[in-house]
Amino acid sequence: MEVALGRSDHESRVKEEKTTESGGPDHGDEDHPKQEIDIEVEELESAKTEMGEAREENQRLKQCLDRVMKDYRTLEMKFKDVFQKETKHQSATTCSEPDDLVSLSLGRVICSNDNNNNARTNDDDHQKSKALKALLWKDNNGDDEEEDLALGLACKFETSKSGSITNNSPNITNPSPTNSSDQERVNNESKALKTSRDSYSGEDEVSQHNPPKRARVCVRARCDAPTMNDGCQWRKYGQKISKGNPCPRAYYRCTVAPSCPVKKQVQRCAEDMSVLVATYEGIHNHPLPLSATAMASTTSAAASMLLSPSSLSSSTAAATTATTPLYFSNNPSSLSSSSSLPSHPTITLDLTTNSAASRFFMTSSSSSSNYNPPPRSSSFRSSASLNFSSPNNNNFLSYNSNNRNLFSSMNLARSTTMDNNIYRLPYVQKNSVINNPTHHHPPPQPAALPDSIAAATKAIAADPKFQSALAVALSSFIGSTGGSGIGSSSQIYRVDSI
DNA sequence: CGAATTTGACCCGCGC
DNA sequence: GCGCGGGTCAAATTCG
Repeated sequence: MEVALGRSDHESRVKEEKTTESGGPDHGDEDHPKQEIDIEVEELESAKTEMGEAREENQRLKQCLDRVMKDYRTLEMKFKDVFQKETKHQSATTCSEPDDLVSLSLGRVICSNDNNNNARTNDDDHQKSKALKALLWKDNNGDDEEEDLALGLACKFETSKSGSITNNSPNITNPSPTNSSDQERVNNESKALKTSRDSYSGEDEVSQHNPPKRARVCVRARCDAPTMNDGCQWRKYGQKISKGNPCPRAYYRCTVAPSCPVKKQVQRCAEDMSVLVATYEGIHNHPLPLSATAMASTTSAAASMLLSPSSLSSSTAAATTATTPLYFSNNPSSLSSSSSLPSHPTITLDLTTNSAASRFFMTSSSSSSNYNPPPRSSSFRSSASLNFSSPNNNNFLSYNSNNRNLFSSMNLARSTTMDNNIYRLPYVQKNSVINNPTHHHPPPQPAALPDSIAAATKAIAADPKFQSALAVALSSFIGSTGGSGIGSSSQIYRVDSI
């Protein structure tokens, strides 16, 4: 909206210029050199051209805005609809899930009625409303029985083709303008900067009910540079020597927008100085450069997921569909050293192993113990190599994978080993290629890979939503360095419409 | 000269 | 209540 208005202002300015310029020669200045008149005519022409371009752009922006508004309305209606359904089911069913059934879905929740029933616990209404909000991550084209592709892109303004606006700004996250928490947030906007920094507005509602929990995403990567370039702008605001690690921990704050609540901590691993551990906290409340969307997606998805208990507990649905090699750990020994604060649920993305699929670990509580990743499983597919220390020293991830392997790593990574407290999230392909909702037993080996890849190829060809999601995912990988980019988006882009 | 970084002081939560 | 440790602030310093 502002952009469009800005354009209008610009247009009127151009018009003013035009009138003054066209009036120039008419003032009867007969000594005016002919050349100057020619120059003015040229300027007039260029102004006209500029005005035309501005008009076109304005039109385009208006269309874009219309589309966004349309999507918003659709989502809003869907939200209400699902909320009503959910309320009905709540009163009608008393279904419980095992306490030890743990699963999660990055940026996605299945809204199948059956799944909702299965996922339902004794959550209170608040938790349910949060679960329903999580539904908004879904592609709005899907129906309730379907598993949908959801892009956990933070501030995904550039890629609206799928119609899924997943900007993490509070207005989008809490789509109902009549939401009471929104009102509260507006009332609280006059609070001190410190308050606004410490509690991201998008988390306000959550924090009111569950104050101490702030989601974190921990990225471990080999990196020679003092910090890893994730595409965002950061300002260092502190440095500390933390206990148990001789390397200082640096504290950064996102400076892309003045009120952005996102922070990151960067510290070298005590055991291996070549490993850099970056811990992200919060959700960006502003548009991001494309090169930053991958990491931002991680933090956003993690925050959405971890701050919403229902998106964990209710995700029996996710348990039957999760495709990302994602782990949940409640084993204290597997906690990241970076998750130093208690009550900081943390997802750890381990990118330190070359030629291995990205590994994800999630911790629900924390202590000061050192990071201790689960045992390496030789059954991880070696499909994508993600390495922060690129040979060109450009601080970007180098990404080595062809598409075929990328698909595999996104969807077909497998594991046969499991810790006592590491729960493998079953990855299940649509149409029941693989379906193993049991969490305490190793999932069966997936179908023969060539078949799976063929199925993936078919699905990609058939599903435009998937194509657009994949396009964004790939561009995030590739980033702005022309071939090297940030490679952490595989946990966000969900490929399970296959 | 303004912006970014450094660094010591301070605050706060937690465990004993 | 006290000490410890993590996190943040803000004045001083450095950098571009």
